Amino acid sequence: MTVRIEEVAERARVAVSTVSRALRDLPGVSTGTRQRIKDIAVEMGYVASPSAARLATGVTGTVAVIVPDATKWFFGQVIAGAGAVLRASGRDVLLYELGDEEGRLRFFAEQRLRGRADGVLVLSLRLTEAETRTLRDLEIPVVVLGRRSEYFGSVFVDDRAAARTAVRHLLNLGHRRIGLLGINDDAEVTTGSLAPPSRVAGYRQCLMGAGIDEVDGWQQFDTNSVAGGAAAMTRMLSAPVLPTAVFAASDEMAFGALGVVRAAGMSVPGDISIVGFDNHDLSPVLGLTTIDQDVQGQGRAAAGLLLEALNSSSPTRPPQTTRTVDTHLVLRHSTRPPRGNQTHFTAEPDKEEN
Amino acid sequence: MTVRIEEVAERARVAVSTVSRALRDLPGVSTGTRQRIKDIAVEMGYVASPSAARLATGVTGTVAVIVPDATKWFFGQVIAGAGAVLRASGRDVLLYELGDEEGRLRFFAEQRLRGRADGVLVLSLRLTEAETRTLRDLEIPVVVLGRRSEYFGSVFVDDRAAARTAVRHLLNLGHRRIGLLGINDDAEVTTGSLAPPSRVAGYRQCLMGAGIDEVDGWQQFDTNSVAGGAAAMTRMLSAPVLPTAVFAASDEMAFGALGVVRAAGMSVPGDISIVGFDNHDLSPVLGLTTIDQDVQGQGRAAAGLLLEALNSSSPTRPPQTTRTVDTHLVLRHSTRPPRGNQTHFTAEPDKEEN
DNA sequence: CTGAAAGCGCTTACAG
DNA sequence: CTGAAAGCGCTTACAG
Repeated sequence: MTVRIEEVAERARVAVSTVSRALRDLPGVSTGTRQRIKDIAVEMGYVASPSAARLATGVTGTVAVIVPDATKWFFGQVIAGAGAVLRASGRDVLLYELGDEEGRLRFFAEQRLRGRADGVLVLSLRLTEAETRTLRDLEIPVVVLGRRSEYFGSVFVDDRAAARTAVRHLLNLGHRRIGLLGINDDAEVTTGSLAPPSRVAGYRQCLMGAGIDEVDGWQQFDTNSVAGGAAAMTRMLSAPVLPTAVFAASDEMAFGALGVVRAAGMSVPGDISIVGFDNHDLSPVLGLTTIDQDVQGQGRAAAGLLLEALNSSSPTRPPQTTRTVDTHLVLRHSTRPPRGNQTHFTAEPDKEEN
Repeated sequence: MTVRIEEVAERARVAVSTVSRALRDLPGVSTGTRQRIKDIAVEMGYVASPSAARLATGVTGTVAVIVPDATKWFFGQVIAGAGAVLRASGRDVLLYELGDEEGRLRFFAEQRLRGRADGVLVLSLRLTEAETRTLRDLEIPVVVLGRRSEYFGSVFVDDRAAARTAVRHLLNLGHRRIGLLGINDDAEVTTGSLAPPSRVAGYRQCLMGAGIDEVDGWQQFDTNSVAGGAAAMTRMLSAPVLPTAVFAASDEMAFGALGVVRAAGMSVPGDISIVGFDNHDLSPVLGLTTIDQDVQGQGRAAAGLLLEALNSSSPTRPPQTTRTVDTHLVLRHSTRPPRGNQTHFTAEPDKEEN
């Protein structure tokens, strides 16, 4: 069996309370005794029982990370970013992958977090009223990533502004027929992934600002995935008139769109320009022009916010702080002025060609 | 504060032991009493304290998953696959991301797992002697994914046979000048990612079987990443004679190679055929011919093995079972017979063209 | 600086 | 079927 604090105490000829204090570097132990106890502890291979310590103190040293689906690039990045910060603080991370709608319901119904974590990081979930209440009732700090929250701390990106930047880039290249590959809320709400309607709003706002009317067939929505992007782009290709450029609400959708356009015998950016959103690891390989949104940085920021709340003396009221992460356009080779239109160019129009 | 079992007992006018038994569906409680207690418990919102239960029983209901880096596609898949199975069994998953070499050392040094998990899943780590001992000393079931283990349960793929399949595909197309993009062990040992030398062995074995001599510049090793694949391919492109086909030990390396070949003005598969290994989510988009190795399935299998050990009555001796997952070649558009060589073809040589 | 003892909230023999 | 009590292994006032 494993060695208990009592055995260490016996061997060191002190009380267990002294061992406890010595090992945790609490004041009130003479330097000599402390060192002797430490030596004996490592010699005996003593490690305090987490369960017992938790029961006695009420703190778990654990942070729960709730994520819809660990296979998505976005969540992997966040988990890594947040995990690094959490680990550095000596905390454990408990990973809850919600999976499907049923898993999500069960998770919130059974109050799985109760007594298992000191804080919660919620990734890209659009929380229902009931879910929000469940989390609040935990009375531990909660930080939400991906959207502003009125109840919890939150870390997010200005999706609308970023989308405007992407679309304005297309406008500046001379495009007037610009399609949208949006994330389908209805489909995603099941897995709980957060669909940023703000990106759609940014797109619309930007077009409106340029005096361009929206065209129905040019706005296609689907799941946030390669397959979803491919499906949406396929539909768009059967519109009465084709757009000359497309803004995809995620890089994965953009990847799917790229594949479909090429499969249709057209070229990107020759026939259709595509700009994505994420700056996925593979975007450089595919030459995708996109919006970078430092996802790992978002994860780190969220974890930082949570640690602040955890370390602050305020017992249960977490500081509902908000933190914004910057975005920027990354130019690669999937965008170019539309055929026969160089209105906005004074120099070589084709310098972006690849 | 949160409600304790004692309060439920008072309210139900029974002893706490009865509440405990009733709520956990243990025998020895009359149906009426049990139901009454359950009703009262939900009404009061009672949830047993995990810390107290763990201390009393010694079981944590938690499985630790050790992973080098959560941002890698491979690990995301495994986490999801294993997580689904673990969750279905009602267990929590504690995620330990090792990060760099230092993190890895610290993790094993501080015995982080002691008392925190009932079982461990180790993903793609080449464990040192000392690490193996640390894990064994935990005296809980351990399952290793990615390589056969003599101490623990393990789930893996026949890398050598799979590599042979990939290379034979190239040979069958008529290629004789076949390069290798291998994973660099030295670089990866730091993050602990497992480099499968068996894939290299399969490549060599297959060439040898075909009576083809190895050419030095055609075997390039680098980190298992897009960047690594790009770097390795770049070096290969400066060999005295170019290969007509390349086997990449991972899809991510293949992606990097694809980018480099195209950036050099050559075409895939026109000038160089490429076959990868993984069947990454994005491989269909890039049209990469590759070896599928059902990574989620591997994760599920590993979790299954662990659960068997956890549920088996054998107290500490885990069944050191082994489970193999099948692989198969997935044909897409990155491979084709070499220019001017249709030796092995009787029908249309270019049917694979895209 | 050090120790004895209560307490954290469960579970599990043991009696009845 | 039900209850009283010991025990899980720590931490933390409280005395000294």
